Amino acid sequence: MPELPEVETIRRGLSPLLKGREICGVEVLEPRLRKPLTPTFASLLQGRVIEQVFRRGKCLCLRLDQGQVWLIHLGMTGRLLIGSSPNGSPSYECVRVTLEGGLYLHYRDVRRFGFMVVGEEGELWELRSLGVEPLSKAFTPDYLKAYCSLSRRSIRDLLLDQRVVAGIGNIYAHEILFRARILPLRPALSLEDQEVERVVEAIRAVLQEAIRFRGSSISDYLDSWGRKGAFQKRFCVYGREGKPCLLCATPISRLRQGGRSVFFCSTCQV
DNA sequence: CGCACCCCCTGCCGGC
DNA sequence: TGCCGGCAGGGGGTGC
Repeated sequence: MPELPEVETIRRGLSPLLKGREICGVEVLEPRLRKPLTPTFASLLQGRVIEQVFRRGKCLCLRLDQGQVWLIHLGMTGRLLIGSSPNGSPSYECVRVTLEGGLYLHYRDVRRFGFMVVGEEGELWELRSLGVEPLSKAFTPDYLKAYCSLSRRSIRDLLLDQRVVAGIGNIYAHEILFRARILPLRPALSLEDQEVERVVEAIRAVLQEAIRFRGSSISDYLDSWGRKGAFQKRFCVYGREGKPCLLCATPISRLRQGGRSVFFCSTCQV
């Protein structure tokens, strides 16, 4: 579920609350996540102080004293909820963390596609394998052109590849390509320089706007206080099959590719 | 290398 | 009303 804007929204909410706080207790209620929690998981966090909350792609990262990072990936249905009482735990709770000052952090995940790992920042494969941050200066048209020029895959699949650009998922890939006026199934190789430049501009603009609207809530996503995002109200193509294009009124098309839906306007996107 | 397909897991929704 | 298939924002693996 959560893509970069949702994880960034969660990060911004949790950061002031978690920074400087000690982890007093960790209870594993359901270790069967996508990567099963190891028997030592709780002891690695116990007694640590959270020094910083940062994000890489869709990964939320808590930097701990003694140099390690607690990496949390929310998968499709993961939520990190803040509470002030050990009761009132959410359903499907997998991990409950007690923090200094009577604060609780609940990880709940219905489908259990999320995972958590603890390790040295420089050694975590989940971080090392990620491509550039799309909102950083390092993400330039030349960077994306280099990948496009040697890839026969569709531009949509390229944008979904976390090794190229970190943080884009199926919703934002579609909104980005609509803004850039490029058909999602165009081979990346076929994009002109000017089109790649439009894609880079659209990535920045769509992700920034989605962060401003606190992410997209379709069915599952909520922030750490249980609040919905609002960007779903601004979708131009995602989930809008048959509805009129907001620019030209052509019904939005939907195809399936590789088991996933592809949405686009056959008039506005070329 | 790219892709079609399968898996992980649960809930929900629409059709019959 | 009830069951069944399809579908869902995540990633990874296999075999062609």
